[in-house]
Amino acid sequence: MSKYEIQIREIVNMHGSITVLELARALSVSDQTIRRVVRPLVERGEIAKVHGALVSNRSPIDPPFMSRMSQNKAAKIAIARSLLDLIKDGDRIAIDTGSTSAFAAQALRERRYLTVVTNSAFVASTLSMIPGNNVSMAGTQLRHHDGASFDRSAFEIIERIHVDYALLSASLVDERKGFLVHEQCEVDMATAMLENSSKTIMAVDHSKFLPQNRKPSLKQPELKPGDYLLTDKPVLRQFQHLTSSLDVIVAE
Amino acid sequence: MSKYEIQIREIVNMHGSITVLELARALSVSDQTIRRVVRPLVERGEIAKVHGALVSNRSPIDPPFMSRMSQNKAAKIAIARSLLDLIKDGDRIAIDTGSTSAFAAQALRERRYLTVVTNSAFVASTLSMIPGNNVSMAGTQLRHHDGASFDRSAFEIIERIHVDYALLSASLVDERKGFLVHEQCEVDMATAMLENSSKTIMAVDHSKFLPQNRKPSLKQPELKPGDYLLTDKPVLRQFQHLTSSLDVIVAE
DNA sequence: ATGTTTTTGTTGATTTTTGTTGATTTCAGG
DNA sequence: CCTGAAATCAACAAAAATCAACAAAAACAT
Repeated sequence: MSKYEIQIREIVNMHGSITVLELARALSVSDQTIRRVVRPLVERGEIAKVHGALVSNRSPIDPPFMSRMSQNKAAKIAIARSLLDLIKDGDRIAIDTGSTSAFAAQALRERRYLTVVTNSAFVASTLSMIPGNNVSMAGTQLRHHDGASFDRSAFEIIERIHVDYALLSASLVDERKGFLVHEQCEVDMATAMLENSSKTIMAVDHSKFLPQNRKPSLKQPELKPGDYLLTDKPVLRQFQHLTSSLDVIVAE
Repeated sequence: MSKYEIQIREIVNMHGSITVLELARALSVSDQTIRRVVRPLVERGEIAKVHGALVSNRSPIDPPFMSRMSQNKAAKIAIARSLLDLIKDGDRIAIDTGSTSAFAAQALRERRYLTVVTNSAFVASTLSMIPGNNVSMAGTQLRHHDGASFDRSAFEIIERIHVDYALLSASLVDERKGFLVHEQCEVDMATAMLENSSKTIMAVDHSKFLPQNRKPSLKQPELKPGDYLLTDKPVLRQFQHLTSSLDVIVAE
């Protein structure tokens, strides 16, 4: 078994079909290496191969949430790990939805005796298994695209539990408008979490500072002075006015 | 046991796959040290190693919390797969907690347009990612040992949603007393699910028919004639009186 | 403080994997 | 059926990863 195997399976399943050369470029290795690694995979029937391309033999279920999980994975993992410097055993924390929060939840499994409240079923499920944690799932009906809830009961529960930290995220950081997301319900949830926490941690990887094709337009609530910004590269000049009152933590 | 062990396991599982050198840099020790620490981990099967990288051995079909307690994995997977013969696209189903249900949820990712209601955060999270599904998480506060909820709101939600099937499980099948579990809240939940479903599916692998060291004592609600019993080996003579009115399905 | 044990880093030999080259095969279109 | 372009394969040299052994450093008990 080669070290590229997992990645190859992932990429092939995600694309449905991809040429050997594209795959080679994606992993920055030669096409010959791809062929070599792929041969046993094909023999075991884990992926199929035709002249010219590799094709996935799996039903195309790729949940969109999972594909977002694998974008900028390294950056998100770095951010998640440096969150551990902030959150200590016994802390109380509210966590929002999103792939960054999903990685954060994974990292927080190292902590014990956390009080967690979240509207993400994934986060709730991940952290509820840890002995000593006290996890509350806010909300009932789950959105299919990320397994999060934004119904009335979700807000009621968030507003009932006061925590030390609110871990929030954003889809895009705009030079002028600040932290943006796509949907109003996400803003509402972020506002509720922010208002019921002592400090807020905004976690955004560096790709959120770059222009995107699908532009969000709704503004996240204003952060308080002394709140944290957690990112993986130094904040560029043109964004610094957004972060001047914040405690900026750069994970490497 | 080395002091790096926990960190290494964490990092490897989080990345899925990582080179020895990257890991060495992350912990700022030499590559040789990593190799040394990793060797026993690999021997114990806690992580896997290939030339060039360490890879997490957690397969995606493994419900995460079952890493140690998933006995009879093969049987549970077989049961989960044969559940697919019963549950069709568009069906409505209530699912209880437990390792069998966790595997069932994994299998049900193949189905679309399911209406799911469950008190298990893991099941909810797994199935909510599938496009077209409508998943409701019943309950707020989650038990740490299995990420399930048994609070009042959990019952309210179960009782509000009527479904085609209730998927239940048990800890032990007793020759005289029938299907048993450890806790009253589990019985209550099973009762609520059973009462709000057209048919009930009781899923128990063959090990549940054998004597156990930690004996449960609480009786699951009576199944209705025509309900299903899903198991992985033919029901022995002495248990057949329990299943005479049921539709027994044996997965192989 | 001293000696012992354990852990860690370094070196060089050995093994495995990777990239390159050129020959061979497959595919699409006339 | 033939032909040219692209894809694949085989083999060898280069690069990277691994291993074993020893010395240095750290942790430990006395």
